Amino acid sequence: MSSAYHQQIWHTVLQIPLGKVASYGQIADLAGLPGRARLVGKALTLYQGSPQLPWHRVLRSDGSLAFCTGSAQALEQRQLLLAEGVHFTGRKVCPQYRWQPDLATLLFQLRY
DNA sequence: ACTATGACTGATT
DNA sequence: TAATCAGCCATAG
Repeated sequence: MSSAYHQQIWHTVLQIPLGKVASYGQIADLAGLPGRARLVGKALTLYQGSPQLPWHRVLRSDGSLAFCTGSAQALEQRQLLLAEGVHFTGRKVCPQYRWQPDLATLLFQLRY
């Protein structure tokens, strides 16, 4: 297994509801790792290919995908999101689909 | 210990 | 809208 950081990130990404998206920085914050958005990307790289992890619901803070437009990864991510009903405006997802976690729910789900 | 490298961000220009 | 910059920090060599 990897470091505890990756476990935290994994767990947090799992909380993103279907049809919603979150940014790398947002995941980092919720995972208790403020300012470490890049670490989230790193963690997702390690777990890429894992069907249990909704990696496609994670994107940049401005709503754009982290991959080069036209790349296989970008196309796949876009397709997965469209399949969940997440719509795009150009290369960005519509802001209405951003995950806005309820604090109480989070505290309940993240308790140990 | 040092350098380079990211699936990043926010502010500035 | 787009480019630049400075922070960010775990990892790898």
